[in-house]
Amino acid sequence: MKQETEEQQDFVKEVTKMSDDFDRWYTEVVRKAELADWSGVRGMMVVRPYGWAMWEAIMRAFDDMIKESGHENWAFPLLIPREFLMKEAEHIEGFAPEVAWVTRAGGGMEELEEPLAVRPTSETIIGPLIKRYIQSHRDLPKLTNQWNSVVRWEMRSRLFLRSREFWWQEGHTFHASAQEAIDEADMILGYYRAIAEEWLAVPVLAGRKSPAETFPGAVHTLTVEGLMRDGLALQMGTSHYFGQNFARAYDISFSNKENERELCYSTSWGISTRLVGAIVMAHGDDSGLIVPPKIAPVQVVIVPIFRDDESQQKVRRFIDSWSGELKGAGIRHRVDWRDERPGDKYAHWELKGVPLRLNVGSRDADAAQVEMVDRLTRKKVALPVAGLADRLRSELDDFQRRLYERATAFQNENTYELRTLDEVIAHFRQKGGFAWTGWCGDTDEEARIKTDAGGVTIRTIDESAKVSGSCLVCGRPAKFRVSLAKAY
RNA sequence: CGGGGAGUGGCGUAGCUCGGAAGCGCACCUGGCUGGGGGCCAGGGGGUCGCGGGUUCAAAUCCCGCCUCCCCGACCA
Repeated sequence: MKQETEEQQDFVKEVTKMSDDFDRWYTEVVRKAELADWSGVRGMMVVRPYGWAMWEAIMRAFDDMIKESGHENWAFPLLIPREFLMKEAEHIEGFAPEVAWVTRAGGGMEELEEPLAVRPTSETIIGPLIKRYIQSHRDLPKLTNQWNSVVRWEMRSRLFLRSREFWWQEGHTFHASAQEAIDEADMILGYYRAIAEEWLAVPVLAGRKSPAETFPGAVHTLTVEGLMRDGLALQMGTSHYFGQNFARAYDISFSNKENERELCYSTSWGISTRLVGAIVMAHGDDSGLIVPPKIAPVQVVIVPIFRDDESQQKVRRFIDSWSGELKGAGIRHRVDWRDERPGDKYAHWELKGVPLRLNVGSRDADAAQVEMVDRLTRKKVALPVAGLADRLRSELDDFQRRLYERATAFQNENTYELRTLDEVIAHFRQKGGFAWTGWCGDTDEEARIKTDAGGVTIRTIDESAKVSGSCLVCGRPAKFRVSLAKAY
């Protein structure tokens, strides 16, 4: 079988090249691969079935993880009374600019005596409600989660990455001790890392946020950050430890074993439909999407090739003879019987990032084989139909691994060690990626980085690292080893 | 929210300066030839020109207001 050359691989012609204009490429891929659209209501998106199916795969994976460790799903109200929202001072200060309010309701559009906030996140409604269910240390920990959407009145939107409504999970947990809550936040961060690396095939930096990037109301925020193919970092999940901040604001307390009243320690954590955008930006190429098999709505697409009714029947019978085996093996596959040319179908499914394609024609039926093409290399390989399901299973596992290795290589190639602010400025003027450096821990120095280096921020503090060297801004001994990047 | 640009069949656009019967490409429908990387021929359907108001005998075109989208900034999962 003929080997494809680099030039011949430029098959999908309807997408702007990534290298020409990444933002444009991203928007075109999201829309043409039928992931999502704008809705006509400013900043509000329509997630289409192909995009939602990816989110569903993420939901299933994460839901299994948290159920396994004893979390339960709840449904809390969409609207939050003003009075509740206002109780945690730092929290409301952080969120006030982006909260949407319901001030009128009913047939006569009567003004409400108490405006209701559309939840931007649910700490302030879950707090006052959950306290009813917490009396004693025996009621703890209370491990809640909800799958919902929230509204944040963003000024500038991008499909999946920043829209005024987005879908996510928000976990909220309440504990009898600080250590237990801290451990919870750590454990969830581990889950997020697993979702990113094992499911989305995106390697991440995991660490703590600097004070400037900490969630409003949190004691500390943990994050996983991935690198997109344009060199910008993307926050892919955050897990917050609140200490007793929210418990104090909402009087969420319990009687301990000594029958003393004590405030709970709490956490919250979330991942969102933004992760679908991460898949696009971390793996995509000039032909469109490349979807990791574990997330892919369609893992294997079968393109039948025929010229008349007779050959169509022949190919159909051939495919029918083994496609049931794929179903039995749990391989998500689809046969594309649309009345289109094979070339159209190839381009269509490449744009949609389906990992494996089987071209099946009359010749293949005669030889009891299929032609397999993978989305990463586009190499064509003939596979016998005997044992096909097992072979595809292992090909998909292999694809998942190769995709992760490719992303890891990209991250490694784009990770640097820098010592001074001048180096940082010079570096980010030319390139993107992650830059490791030392930081003294002062917020003034952190602000200097952002202003002087054009939006470069501290993405993570590596708490496990041995710290040496000096602060990139002031030159005093560094207290933290931090990663810097420009981020979405 | 500031600065810039744009809204014309599903998508991309011409026409607007200088008012006078809405055109093109793709997509779609029908038929035929085709079919292993986007093929060809013939015929056909579809548009309140973003919305509202104004000027005019006459508005896609000129004027006013609004809405939406795109690009650049400050804020963000």
